[in-house]
This record gives sequence, structure tokens and C-alpha cells, in this order.
Amino acid sequence: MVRKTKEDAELTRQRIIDAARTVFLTRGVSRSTLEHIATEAEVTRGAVYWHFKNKTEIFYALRDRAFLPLIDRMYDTLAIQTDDIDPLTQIENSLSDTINELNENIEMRQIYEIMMIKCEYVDEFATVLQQILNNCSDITEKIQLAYERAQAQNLLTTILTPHALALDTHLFFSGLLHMWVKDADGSRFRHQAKQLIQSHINLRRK
Amino acid sequence: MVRKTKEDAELTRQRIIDAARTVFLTRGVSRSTLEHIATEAEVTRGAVYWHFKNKTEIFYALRDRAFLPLIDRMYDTLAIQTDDIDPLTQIENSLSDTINELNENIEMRQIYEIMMIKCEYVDEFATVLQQILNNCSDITEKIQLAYERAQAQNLLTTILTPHALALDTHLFFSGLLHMWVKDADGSRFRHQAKQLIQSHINLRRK
DNA sequence: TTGTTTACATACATTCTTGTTTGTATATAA
DNA sequence: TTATATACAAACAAGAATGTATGTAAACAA
Repeated sequence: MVRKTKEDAELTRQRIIDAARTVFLTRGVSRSTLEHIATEAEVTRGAVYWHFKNKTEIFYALRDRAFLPLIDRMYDTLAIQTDDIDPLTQIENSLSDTINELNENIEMRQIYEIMMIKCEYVDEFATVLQQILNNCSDITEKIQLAYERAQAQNLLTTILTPHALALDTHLFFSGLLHMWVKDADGSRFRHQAKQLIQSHINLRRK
Repeated sequence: MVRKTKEDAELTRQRIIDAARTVFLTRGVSRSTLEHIATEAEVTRGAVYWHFKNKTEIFYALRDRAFLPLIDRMYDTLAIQTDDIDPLTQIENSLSDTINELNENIEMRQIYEIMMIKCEYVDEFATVLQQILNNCSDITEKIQLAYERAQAQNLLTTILTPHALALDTHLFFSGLLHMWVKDADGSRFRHQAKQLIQSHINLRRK
């Protein structure tokens, strides 16, 4: 029995992406073969080649499915201008939300782990680096806007500019994400991630 | 002409490690073959196999040659108790020193880049992750000690504990290193790394 | 109902890569 | 001076992985 309906086909496509996630996570992207992925998805390489040109295309499909949404989400929560919450708490919530999502969403967490420590950024993958840098710039800008609002409301310690504060926060959060991912057993960073974020923000409060 | 002197042999060993650095950097660790490395070192695979068991051993040799010394160095500068410089400036200098070293030492910089974005941490390489986490703990501790001295000298904003400050600083610096490495053209982070460090520290000053 | 396309499975050819084995010239120790 | 170990080079064998080509049964359109 071959030739499924369109819905069936889309389902196998998704199963291949899911399989790739599992395989990438345990073997790393470069050591994962299409045979590994096919077996994990309980299909043959024929099916994989039908849906994807090659491993790189699967990688990008996997990335787009979770990595981009998370960035968008963070981007959105930062951009929302709700006047009932003070800007500093908004930043704190935005960062905490991201950590929350990583905690609760296994798929998200695994994809992050793959992108951070199970992938070599060379050749076809090198473009991702530029994308990451661009996303970082966007997010830093959003954080800066929030800090500017905080400054306008006289909530900030006046030592640094909103721009400098935003860069510092962004670097802090980048570091936290990296450590969060590496700290697989959760003993060092994962269990106290929210406290770290809170401390970081409190340091800026007047 | 084969059979060199011991000095010659050690020289080829070093040239193989150097070659590996170049090849790892451009092709990523997993896509680098021993043939690539041998060619770059202007020897044959025979020489490579004579000096190293396999690629993994070259990887660790490369890592030990620069990665560990840099950590040790940072560790040392933090541990030195010079009373003529205030503890906060000591932390600042220690972080700046590390950035300096990365700026000036090509080998160091390239090895960092390999370890951060040209290597997949699975199987034989997974142990490195644990080492990184351990080193981070050590460095955070040293930073904390410096903050405690700063607190004793009443230099700190009293909002956070030295422990919380140390964690925040460490995460900031981790983020900075990652961004520093990714920012290959230097336009976003490399050119202003020292300012970022200075701002980060100034935020803690009373 | 039949022809065509879809959604795969299977088979094949080729290239890469690895580890090992064998060969060899020469430094070095005895 | 000679034997032996060293520091490689070269050749070999085997397995993996990739991409492509071919086969095929069922869905769907006409």
C-alpha cells in the first residue's frame, strides 16, 4: 500500500521532521544520515527524498517550525505597550515567558539545543548565524524601547543609557539561554533561571 | 627522506594541530577529514595516524593548547588580590583581558570559534560540555569573591548579593563571548566589547 | 473506466572516509 | 658498525552515505 491521500502525505512529512529532531539531537546534525531519519520516521529514504531535497532542507524546515515562532513571540511581548504594567516588568515577563516556553515545550527545547550545540555553522548553515545576529539586533531594539519608556517614567537608575542597558540585558539573556541549554540536568541554571532574570532587572530599578 | 629527529617529529605534530585548526574552522569539525588535515599540514595520513589515534584526539589536543590556558589566565587574574586596584576594576580588567587576548591572538580566537560554532557536542565531544559548565562555576565563584571584597569596601549598590551579581556578570560575559565570536565582521559587538564590559560593571558601582 | 500523477519503496552506482597494513629510509642506541 | 626502533609514506580493504534511477500501487481526474 502506497500512494496516500494529501493529508497522509503531509503527516509523513511532519513525521520526518519530528524524526529529524530526535536524530539530530542524539547524533548531531552532521552525523545524522537520511537513513537514520527515515528509519526513525518509519519510512524509507525514498519518502524523505520525495519531501525534501536533502538534509539541509530538513534542517531549515525544523528550524522554521519552532525557532522563528519563539523569536517572534518574544518580539511581540516586548512590543506590546500595556500601560498597566511597568516597562521593566514587561521586559522581565518577556524573558521569563521565553524560559517558560522552553521549559514546557519539549519540541522547542530540543530544537534550541540542536541549533546551539548540535550543529556546525559552516557552508549551507553559515547563513543562520547572520539571521541570529539580525534577530538579536531587533530584540535589543525592542528592549531599548522598553527601557526608554521606563526612563520616561523615572523608574531607572540613571547610570546607564537605555541603549547600554538593552545591550547588557540582551547579552545576559544570550548567556542565560546558552547555559540553560547546556545545563541539561538543570542543577545549575534551569532551576533558578527566573530568579536570575528577576535579579538582573532589579539591578536597574531605582 | 623519512625518519626525522625528535625535534622534527614534534614540529610535524604541531603542524598537524595547526592544520587541524585551519581545516576545522573552514569546514567544521565533522566535515574535516584526516586527509584534509594531512594535506593542509603537507604530510600524508600516515603521519597523522602516527601522531594521533584519530580526529577526536587532534580535537582535544587543539582544545588543550589554547582553550584551557585562556580559562586559567582569567581564573588567575581574578584570584590575584591586589589592594591597589578596587575589586570592581579587577573584574572589569579580567574580562577585558580575555577579550584582548581574543583580539590579539589569532590562534586563540580561531579555537574559540571552532569550539563554539564549528563543533557538535555529541558522543566523544559531549564531555566537553560538562567541563565548560565546571569552568563556569569556578569562574563565577572567583567573581563572587571579588564582589564580596567590593561589598566589604562599600563599593556596591546594595540591591543584589555578591552571589547574584557574580551570576549576572558571568551570564553577561558568556553572552558577550558568544556574540563576539558570531560577530565575525566586528560591526556589532567586537568593536565595542570593552565599553559593554565597562557599562556592565558601572551599573554595580555605588 | 482508464490514464495520469502522486507518494512513496527498492535497487544501483559512485564517491568518501576510515582504519590497517606494509614498506622504507634514517636516527639512535648498543 | 650494526640492530632496532622511529617517523613517516603508500597501498589496501571495507563500509557508509549520497543521489539517482526505476518500480509500483493507489488516489484522483477526466
